[in-house]
Formats: sequence, structure tokens, C-alpha cells
Amino acid sequence: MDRLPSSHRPLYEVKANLFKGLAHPLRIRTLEILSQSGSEVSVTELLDELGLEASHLSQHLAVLRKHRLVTADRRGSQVFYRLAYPQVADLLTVARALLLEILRESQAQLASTDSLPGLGSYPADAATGR
Amino acid sequence: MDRLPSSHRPLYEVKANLFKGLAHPLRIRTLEILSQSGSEVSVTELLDELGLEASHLSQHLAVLRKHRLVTADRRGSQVFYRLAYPQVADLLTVARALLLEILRESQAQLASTDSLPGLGSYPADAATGR
DNA sequence: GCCTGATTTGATGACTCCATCAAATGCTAA
DNA sequence: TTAGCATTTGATGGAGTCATCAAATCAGGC
Repeated sequence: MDRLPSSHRPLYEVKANLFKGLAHPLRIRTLEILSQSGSEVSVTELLDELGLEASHLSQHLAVLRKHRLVTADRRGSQVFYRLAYPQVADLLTVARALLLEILRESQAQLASTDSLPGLGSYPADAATGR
Repeated sequence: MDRLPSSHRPLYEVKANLFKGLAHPLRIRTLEILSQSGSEVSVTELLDELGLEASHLSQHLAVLRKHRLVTADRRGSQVFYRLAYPQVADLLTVARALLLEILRESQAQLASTDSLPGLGSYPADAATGR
């Protein structure tokens, strides 16, 4: 099982582990909701926004907690989540910037091959055409 | 199978997919080597630095290529890799900043609970009580 | 106490990822 | 064109992740 970040593990392992924690669409959406709210959000609200089964969300929240990306705060019968550090939001922002750049470039390549009549598309994985 | 970033998929799926591409220690090390070199690095050099079997490295390079994080350039019998975008390095930098913050905080909490005699440790998951 | 709503935990099968090995391909030199 | 190095591809078993469901826990009101 995965361990917490700790100084006796090389940083690249810890870093890979961090990305593993982020590698699911529902977890990304959850973090983005928390990020945009700027403050805390209850599990009930998350359930409303994400529209899934409670236990399913809870599993993903557990992963986010394990990776220390969010903190939970129980008040009464409700549990409120928030980003554990502002740097989590930074990471999402930088990731979006990279993706937009990749998309921009891909589309530029499509456009240029379109304008070369008779040549099939080939760049990188445009080859697989998906 | 995973698809390329494309505009007809919601961004949070694409983003999760990006993190999946980063979620392995060898891929992180590879990207860091490319990032630090500032320029291109041959597969042979990567093999020397990483010390693993060629086919194993090649599989991970294929993943990085599929995610458009690196580009490959064949010259003669050698293949040279480089980061596809400077933003890839940015992403690693921001990830490191976040991890260092998490580590810093964890150790601060350890220190403070040590100095509060009689109190059990509770940080992070205090709310869920675990 | 008991009931109800909110949230988490545990168990299960389907699916995906990873490391290893064998085989194939690309290139250069002889 | 044959030999040999560099790199990639394909196949395989084992480990990990995910979605679903049932059951457990926690808090508040009756």
C-alpha cells in the first residue's frame, strides 16, 4: 500500500505517488469544486454537484485525504472538505496550462497537414487518429 | 484504451489522464533528466542513468510519447528525447513545491504533538477520527 | 434508548497497469 | 547482404485500481 510522503523515500517516488492520487476524473472534479469554492464544501454539496453514490464519492475522498490533498472537518452530522494547501490549486492551474498548450499544438498540426493535399496525417499519434 | 487530449472530452477527464501519464517513478525520473539536461538526451544515456532493461524503459517512453509529454527524434541509430513543452518542467516544479509544503507541515505537526505531553497524535484525519 | 440522515468502511469482480522475456525493426559498417 | 548495436513491439502473469453493493459508524432528534 502507498505510504505518505516521507523523507526516507526518494522524491521522485513521492512525486509519482502524488500524481497517482490525482489520476482520476472524479478526484479532479472534486478538487476543482473545492478550489473554485475558495473555502469548504460539505459532502452533501459534493454529492449534489457530482451526482453519484455516496460510497463512491467517499472512496475518492479517502484517496485525496490519504495523499494529504484535502482536509476534512466534521461539524455536527456533516463533514466539510477543503483543499489542504493552496499549492494544490496551483498544480491544477499549471496542468490546465500544459493541456491547453498541447491541444493548441495538436490542432495547429492538424491544420497544417490539412493544407498539404494528398499527404495523410501522421504527426506523433495523430497517426492513431483518435 | 486511453485517448489523446481532444476537445470533445471534458477537461477534467483529459487532466486526470495527464496525471495518469505522470504516475510512475521511472517516468518522473525520465522527465526530470530531460528537464535538467535542458535539451535532448539519447535513449542510451537514459539507460545509463536509470540502469534498467531497454525494453522496460522503452515502454515508459512510449507512455510519455502517447501523452505528448516528450518528443522523439531519430538520428542515425540513436533516438533522442526531449520535453515536448517547457510547461512539463513547470508542472514538475509546482509538484515539488507542493510536496515540500506537505512534508514541512507533517513534520511541524509531529514536532508540536511531541511537545504537548499527554495528547495523542491527531493531525490531518482528526475529523474522521482515525 | 431508538430512528433517521450523513458518511465511511469492507468485500467483490471487472478492468488496467507493470515488469519481464522473446521477437521484431531500424540503422550502420564491413 | 550479413552482422551487430540500438530501440521498439508483443505477449504474459501478477498487482493494483475502480464501481457497485451491503454493512457499519457517527450525530441529532424524538
